[in-house]
Amino acid sequence: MSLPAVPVSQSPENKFREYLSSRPKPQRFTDQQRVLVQHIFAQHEHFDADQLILDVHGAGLNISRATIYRTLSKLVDAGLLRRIEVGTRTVYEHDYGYPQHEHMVCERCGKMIEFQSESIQAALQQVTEQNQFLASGHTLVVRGVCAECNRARNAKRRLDLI
Amino acid sequence: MSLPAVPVSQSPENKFREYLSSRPKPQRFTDQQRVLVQHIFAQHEHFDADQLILDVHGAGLNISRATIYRTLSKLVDAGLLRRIEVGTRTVYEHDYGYPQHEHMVCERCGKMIEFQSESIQAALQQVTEQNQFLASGHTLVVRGVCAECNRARNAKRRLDLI
DNA sequence: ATTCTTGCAAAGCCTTTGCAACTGC
DNA sequence: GCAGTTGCAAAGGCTTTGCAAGAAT
Repeated sequence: MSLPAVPVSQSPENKFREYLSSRPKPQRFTDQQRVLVQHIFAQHEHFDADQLILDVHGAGLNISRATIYRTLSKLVDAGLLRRIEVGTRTVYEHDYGYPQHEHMVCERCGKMIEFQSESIQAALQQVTEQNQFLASGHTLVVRGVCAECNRARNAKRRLDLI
Repeated sequence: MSLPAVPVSQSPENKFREYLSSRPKPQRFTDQQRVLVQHIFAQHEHFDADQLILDVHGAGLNISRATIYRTLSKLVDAGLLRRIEVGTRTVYEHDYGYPQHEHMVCERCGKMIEFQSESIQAALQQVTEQNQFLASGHTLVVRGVCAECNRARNAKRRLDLI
């Protein structure tokens, strides 16, 4: 990820633990969940369920698809992950210890570029207020082609002309 | 829909016809497609594939799911419809003759409120330029609770206290 | 002990597709 | 008549779920 992290007082694992135990019906913290939290917060940028499954299986661990889906949902509820829809793909990103931001997605290479914009925040603030709309969050995804892919395309075009 | 329409010189049907016949491999304009275009541009706000199917079947017409999905894709390619992902739902909205805008979605009643914002446009313009990102479009969905649902909630809360 | 979680396989949901019959051009 | 379209039913992705066995508190 590319934005500066926000300082947080607890490890993701502890934050998750706390969330689980503070539920009306306390939930349990299992080995599988620990492994998943470690994998997710050690390495990943944006990832989807399948990538996480591959990653975990690649590391020799065996955690079932079902458990991964179930744990991802809990992590979202716990505020540790954010789920975003990018085109038709569902990807996850760190929420805990990471500031609110927007996305640009390259349609060629799939890269996601994050950015923050005060004026967008302000504009949203103003519009929701005006409409007495109680906002709980938003998703902004800009589609297009990133600088590198653009250069590559232009280079290729030049070659094609020879 | 709530924003003023933009004046257009052709009917959606004609614009679609034109699109179809101008393809490298010219495509055909069929009865089913005509019916769908009429239904879509006569009445709908935001709708998903299933709602359109129900609507069309409700009107006594019989058009298969497959054809509806295929036609929706063509309409998107033709620039008549825009496809947007709202949470996990895929909905369509008029693109032709309708200005660029953003969305607020009420998580209680499902209502979509549209709005335009110059400062958001400007901010996006600036950020993409800065990153040499060639933007082709964007999706901005604000989640939350609309004014009415909020009022309803507050009213209920007051009642609960009695 | 009790209650929640896991893994499996099955089911769900939405969307796409292969194919034979059909139809616009 | 040729090439593209339709409808059907089947297949595809991805995600969720019922259930019996296993684990956390």
